[in-house]
Amino acid sequence: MRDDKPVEEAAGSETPHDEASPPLRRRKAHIRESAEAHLLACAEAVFAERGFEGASTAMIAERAGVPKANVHYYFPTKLALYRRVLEDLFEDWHRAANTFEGTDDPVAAIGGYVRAKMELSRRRPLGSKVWANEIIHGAEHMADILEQRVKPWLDTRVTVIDDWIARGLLADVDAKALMYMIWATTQHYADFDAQIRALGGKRALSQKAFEATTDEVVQLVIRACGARSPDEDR
Amino acid sequence: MRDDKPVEEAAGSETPHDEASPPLRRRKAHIRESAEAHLLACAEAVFAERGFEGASTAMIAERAGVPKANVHYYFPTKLALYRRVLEDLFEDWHRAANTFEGTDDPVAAIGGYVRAKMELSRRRPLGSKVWANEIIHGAEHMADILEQRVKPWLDTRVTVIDDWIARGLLADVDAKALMYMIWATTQHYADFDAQIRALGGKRALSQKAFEATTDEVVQLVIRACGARSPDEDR
DNA sequence: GTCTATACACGGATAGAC
DNA sequence: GTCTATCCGTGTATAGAC
Repeated sequence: MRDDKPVEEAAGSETPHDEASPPLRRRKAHIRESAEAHLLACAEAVFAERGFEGASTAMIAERAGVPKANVHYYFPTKLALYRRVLEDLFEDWHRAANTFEGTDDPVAAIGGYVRAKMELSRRRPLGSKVWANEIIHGAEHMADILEQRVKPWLDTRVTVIDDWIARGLLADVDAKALMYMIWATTQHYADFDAQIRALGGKRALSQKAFEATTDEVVQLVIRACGARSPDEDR
Repeated sequence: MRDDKPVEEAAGSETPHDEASPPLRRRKAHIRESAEAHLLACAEAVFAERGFEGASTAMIAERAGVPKANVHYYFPTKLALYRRVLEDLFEDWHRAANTFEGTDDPVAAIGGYVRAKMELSRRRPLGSKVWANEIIHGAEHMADILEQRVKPWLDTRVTVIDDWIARGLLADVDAKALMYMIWATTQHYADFDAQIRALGGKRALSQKAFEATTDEVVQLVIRACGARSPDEDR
């Protein structure tokens, strides 16, 4: 019933019994881990479709194929479950954010970041919706994540961008306005996919079409900030 | 208590009475009109803060300063009220959309449209949130608006943009990708204001700062599509 | 047109058997 | 760890007095 990670049992018994029993501690820990992961995935989908208030624990339980009480066994409250989904999402966001580091070429860095964000929108659109929904409604359940994790990261990116501008590698843009444009545009393809489908004549979901769109977005952003590679002549 | 439109009474009596009574029909019609407008404004705020499912008729009634039952007197169901809010929002969106027409200069047309959308984000951020929330959750309550009103408008804009590209006034961009970038970026300042405030150090709400941001966004978009005025030399 | 009181369903959370 | 049954608050919507 659970299509999660394969079981990693038979890892050697830790609690020596006379019975040839499997390692109980580990087995129990794995059950919890696997059940939590499964519930988190189902919760993400329901929160994306209906929002925090609109989602009910009954819906999440039904999608997970377990009774309602099991949800409360693994996560004490609906809010705790929601919070875990948000933390999970931040980790994924943070991995994509790291593609921004590691190069001093603004075209490569910004273009790569846009691609990573587009890929995230394609791979995990439900998560993007949960995130967007939370911010639209005030972000009270992720204020600490924004303040302690996202803000420091953004501040370093602003420094890097301002440096590129000072060295003539970028047009004189407002760094934050640029970052917001990248976020808004890339996440639009996940969050507003219902509108895109309604306006685009049903397509925009095929892999090929999405890759073409990604290229378009990269070009738009690169042109928007007037990026030029460091080794290019002026 | 109601801070809506001023009463337009004393418009001449229609039902001749011996009493010097005011025109009853008109007076009643005005009461309804005014009460509906007031409820719509309060509903927009609550829907923006909590989403459709999260909003309760009790909250809307409380904000409007009326008993819960009055809400159901003017709007039969919560969904009917929500639907009216969405229709109202579309009308406002449509007015801003019209700034795109009327000129053949892509810099003026696109720049003006971006300004109009930014102004809409500043003037009615709650409405933008309701709209975004609805689309994120599947847009089932506004599928007809998207299909019959937004899509035809977008299609004509795509034609105009493609024509500009053919005449060398714009870089070879995907017209829809450009429009989505404009929508996403401008609406970001309304929908994600909680995040912007969390990341920007409290500001970004003053009138001056918003105008500066608007100029930045206009410049970013104009550069993104490589717009050139028709009378400019190459 | 406005209000109080209420019907009735659903939601989150818990108790306690297995 | 899993399940059934249930408590209790809240939500939408309505009845009916004023």
